Amino acid sequence: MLFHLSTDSPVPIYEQIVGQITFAVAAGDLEPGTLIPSVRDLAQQLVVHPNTVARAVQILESNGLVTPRRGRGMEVTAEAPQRALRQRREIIQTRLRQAFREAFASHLSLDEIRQLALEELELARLPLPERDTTQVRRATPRETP
Amino acid sequence: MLFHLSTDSPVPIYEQIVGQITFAVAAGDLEPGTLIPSVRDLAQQLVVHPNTVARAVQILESNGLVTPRRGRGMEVTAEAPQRALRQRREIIQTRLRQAFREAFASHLSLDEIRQLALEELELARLPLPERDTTQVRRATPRETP
Amino acid sequence: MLFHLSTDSPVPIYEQIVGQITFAVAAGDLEPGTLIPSVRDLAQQLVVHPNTVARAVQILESNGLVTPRRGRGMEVTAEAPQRALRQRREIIQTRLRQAFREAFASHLSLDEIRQLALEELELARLPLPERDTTQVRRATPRETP
Amino acid sequence: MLFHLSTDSPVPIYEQIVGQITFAVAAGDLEPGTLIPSVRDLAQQLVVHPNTVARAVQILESNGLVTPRRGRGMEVTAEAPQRALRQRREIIQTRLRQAFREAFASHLSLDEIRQLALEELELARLPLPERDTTQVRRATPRETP
DNA sequence: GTGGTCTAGACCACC
DNA sequence: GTGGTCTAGACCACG
Repeated sequence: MLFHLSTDSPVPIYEQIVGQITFAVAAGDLEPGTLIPSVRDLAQQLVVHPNTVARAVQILESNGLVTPRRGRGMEVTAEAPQRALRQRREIIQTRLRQAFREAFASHLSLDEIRQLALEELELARLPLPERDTTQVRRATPRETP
Repeated sequence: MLFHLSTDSPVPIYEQIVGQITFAVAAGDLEPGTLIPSVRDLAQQLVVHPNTVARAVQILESNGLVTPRRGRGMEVTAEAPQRALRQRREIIQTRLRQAFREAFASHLSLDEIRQLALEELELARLPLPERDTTQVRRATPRETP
Repeated sequence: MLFHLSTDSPVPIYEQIVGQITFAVAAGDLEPGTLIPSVRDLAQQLVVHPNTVARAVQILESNGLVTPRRGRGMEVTAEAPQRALRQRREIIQTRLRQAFREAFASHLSLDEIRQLALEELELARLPLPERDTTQVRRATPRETP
Repeated sequence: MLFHLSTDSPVPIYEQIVGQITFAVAAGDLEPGTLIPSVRDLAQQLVVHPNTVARAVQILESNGLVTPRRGRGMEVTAEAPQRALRQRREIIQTRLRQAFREAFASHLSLDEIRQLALEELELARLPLPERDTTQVRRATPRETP
């Protein structure tokens, strides 16, 4: 499970953490019944304050993706995969919608926006820029890519 | 000059003002050599705080779209039209690229992302429809175990 | 002795253990002079951590329901039955009083609260039905403006 | 608008604040369109840290009771009264249900619990114990009780 | 002035 | 060890 945080992104760190874990659940990298890394561990590995991670974890709980197991940690719920898929889609839809709204606000035509989007889609696909990735302990073993 | 400002949009008001004026220049509605209204007048007309307008004008100046004329006000520069066209496009490209990067980070395939984008493009076209969205930080109800 | 422990109940496990044993004493299932199982045995039987059982036993001792007998274990005291009856009642009274205080703080009328209480009493009787509840800290979706 | 916090209650301060404001909206003391007190003001008046109040306000926002008005504060939404009524009811139901569940867990009979509840309801009604109330600025004037 | 984010560190309950 | 709450104070964006 790779976590990738960007400190100079407009989206706050705790939301990035929520997104990363939601995506990991949606992708099947975090299965129901497994424990997500502890707040303190994640904080150390992501080099952020534990409070920031705790905030993300609480949102995940209220999103129904994890549930507290007292004394053990936060466990991925049985309904998590299905919910994560829906939430992942909603997160992306929201981001795309905001971008398109801004495009329309600048009075670009529908065709121009569509063309721009398809161009950017190609560009965003290929070049993975330098990213500070952090390895995190996984529930089930898996080869590093 | 027509302005469409929304106080409850995620994009800040001063950015909306910058965008609207940039668009007007790009569309040829504001030609080089003309004076834009004074900060006070614009603020009164748009019913926003003068500070907000001042901030927008300052950004327009640093973008090279307007330049101060002593005693007369802010004048649209000669290079404004070409710059406005480029800037408008760049802003939108950046936004779209960020959204697509996040989509790829979620391990969706290129095809899925493209489909989502085209769907959202259609939806974003409609003027602020009432839609039931979920954001990252927003919670969904959960059953008691 | 039958135990009904729930790891995902809001009431902590050690309190559940205290409650169950207190009930058993109140009901006459555990008579004065009998020995309760050792911490190790109870922990094994209940599949909980020995520390948790130890904590429960310590509370039972401070409640005067059991007393240590050197080399034999914890013995149910002579006064246990009467105390258990009183304690059980007091605990419940306290909980109910707190809940009612909060209800009054919300400016509901006495009649409304009574009706709510009687409804909930019926519902609480059923064994953990699946209900769609909203808690204070839980969010409800909101439309985009 | 009277706020009443208890620092030695099992329910956390931020939840108490959420409850108090939700109740105020439900009771009509906070009408749609008015601004709730600012985070800093409320914190000062309740003698808690601004972060604690901010947490409560964010929950109120995600509950759809208030919405941010940039630069002005948090405004009570148009749908707030109806939502507050429902949420108030749910908060109280949750608390009562937990209390009753505990009563059943102690194997009291339905009749015994009902009788206990009705007794406690009477007791909780009358004696308002010493409470540290804090006056908070209101939107519309109102005589002190 | 407003709210939002983050770091820092303390203290607690539970297991 | 785990998560949860709270205080403290810094910094930022916005109006």
